[in-house]
Amino acid sequence: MKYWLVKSEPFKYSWNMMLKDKVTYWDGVRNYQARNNLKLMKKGDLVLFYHSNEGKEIVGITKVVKEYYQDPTTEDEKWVVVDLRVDKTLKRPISLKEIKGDNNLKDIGLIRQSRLSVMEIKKEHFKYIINLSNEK
DNA sequence: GCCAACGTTGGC
DNA sequence: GCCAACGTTGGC
Repeated sequence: MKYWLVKSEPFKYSWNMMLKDKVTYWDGVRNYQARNNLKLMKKGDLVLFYHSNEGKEIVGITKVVKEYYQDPTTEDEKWVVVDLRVDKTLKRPISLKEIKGDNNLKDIGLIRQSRLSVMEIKKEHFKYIINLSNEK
């Protein structure tokens, strides 16, 4: 089982919309590396939901409920989506600022490859972030 | 609004 | 196959 992080600009698709939809297909990925990550996602994998631009914080956890298939928003067969279901809202959002300031998280993809919109998160980083949001 | 860090495109 | 020019993302 793997752990991931996806980014969304809140004005395009926010966590609140995600909460309302419960399940959504993750469309709009137009970058090969991000696409390849989508293809690697397995049912049951956990995915952190990050607000880019506005907020700049991890707000919730989703779960992969359907593995990759053709992106319904384009004819182009290159692009795929996965279905994500809301799992939990974090008790407390974890901001980019906090992540950057935390020595335990300095190798996280979010900082190392800031432009990538779908990335893998190491298990220990994932757990660490969940703990952070629970403890305060 | 600026800019760094990439990714993509197209000429050669 | 290289690289310059251009486009995009996302933090500040």
